[in-house]
Amino acid sequence: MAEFAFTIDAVSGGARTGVLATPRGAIRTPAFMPVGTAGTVKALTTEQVRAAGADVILANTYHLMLRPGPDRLARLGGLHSLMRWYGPILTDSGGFQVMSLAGLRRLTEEGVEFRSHLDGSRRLLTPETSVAIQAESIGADIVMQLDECVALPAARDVVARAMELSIRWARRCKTAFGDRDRQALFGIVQGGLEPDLRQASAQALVDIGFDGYAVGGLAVGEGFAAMCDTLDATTPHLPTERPRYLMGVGKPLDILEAVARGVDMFDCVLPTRAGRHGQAWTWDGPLNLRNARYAEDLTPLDPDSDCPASCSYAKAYLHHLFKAGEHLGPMLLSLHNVAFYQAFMQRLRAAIAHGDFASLRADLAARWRAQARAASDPPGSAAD
RNA sequence: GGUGGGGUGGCCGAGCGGCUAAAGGCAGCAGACUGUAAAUCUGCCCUCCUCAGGAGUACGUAGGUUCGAAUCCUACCCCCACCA
Repeated sequence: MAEFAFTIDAVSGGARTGVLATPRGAIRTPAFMPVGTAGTVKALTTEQVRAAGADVILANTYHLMLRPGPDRLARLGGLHSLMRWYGPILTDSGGFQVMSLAGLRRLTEEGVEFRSHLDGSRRLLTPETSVAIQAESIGADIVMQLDECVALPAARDVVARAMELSIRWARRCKTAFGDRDRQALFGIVQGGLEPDLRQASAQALVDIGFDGYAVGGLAVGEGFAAMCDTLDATTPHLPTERPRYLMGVGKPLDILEAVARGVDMFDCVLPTRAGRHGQAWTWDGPLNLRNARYAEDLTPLDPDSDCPASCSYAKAYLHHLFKAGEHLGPMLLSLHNVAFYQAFMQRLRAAIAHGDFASLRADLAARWRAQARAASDPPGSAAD
């Protein structure tokens, strides 16, 4: 645990910037973790992920448990050397799949029984097995507790039951994890949009004691304003001196507002998934490179970036690649998006460090909110 | 020249008297994607209008049969295959 010292270098309002030290390297916070569910940040080489500026990536217990399987993964020496990523890896516990694979699982006090989405076979994931797979087979640096993630909107009693189960599982994860110097264990706050449940969840986890605290169960259908409100009701109950991780978030605007509320770590499939689907995130908001308007646009996505996908390839070329169904399109846009997210986080860190966070926040929020509003207006209402 | 097959919306291609503005695919135009069952999914896609509705044109061309035709008949124009 001493290896996971969290140093806060500067604070600006609720936002803070610092470093989470790990045995495999420093994580500069606020941090964005590209998602590498199945042991790959989709469409990117490990070298590209590193070059894009990522300090840490996320991998997934459920998917790696199915393939290549925990025993084989252990024999192969764990995920780091296998995928040649020697920085820290955080693994999700399978809790998200409780929600996303709701039709394929049965929940009991003991754990979650999944019917594999690959072959239908039954797989039991308990707090104990989840921790073992994460810590031993995958060799994750940051292990997440098993939790129950609930889709919103949901009735209060549903959310409350999931939160209470998650706390009991948190205790079992903590016990199973034991004492480890070179790996950390994070608890996950649940409680839907109910401030009192969020507070109770946070308090219970703090009483158990974790190396970091995640906020789960957000960005699951509640909307931007409700997410912000829930963060307002949650982060104040988490220890200042431990890293705070908002799971699964999000769009740059979501991250911006969460950072303002004291969140230190993020992960999201959006940069890679959207990239594969033709959407580029930029300082001006999202662009759909499949749109005809880019067919003859010879400008790059971001001339000021040092990422080749961002600064040297013309939008017209990216447009063509997507139209032609060429693999390079998703590859380049995934790279651009991951690099953009990292550049965005770097800018947040610098602004917090220099005391400019408030003005950066106002600037970006105004820009992206206006952009989001324009996008939601009926076509033709905004003159180009 | 003969025989047979065929000409359907940008393209391919179903349909073979009414339920057809015409299946499906492709192309095209947009949208969505938040701890990845997603290189995926969803709309729109003849024209016009007071667009969850209405009107007008449409299935090679010109006629005809019929209450009603992309679907049946006649002629013509093209295309393909085989035979001369």
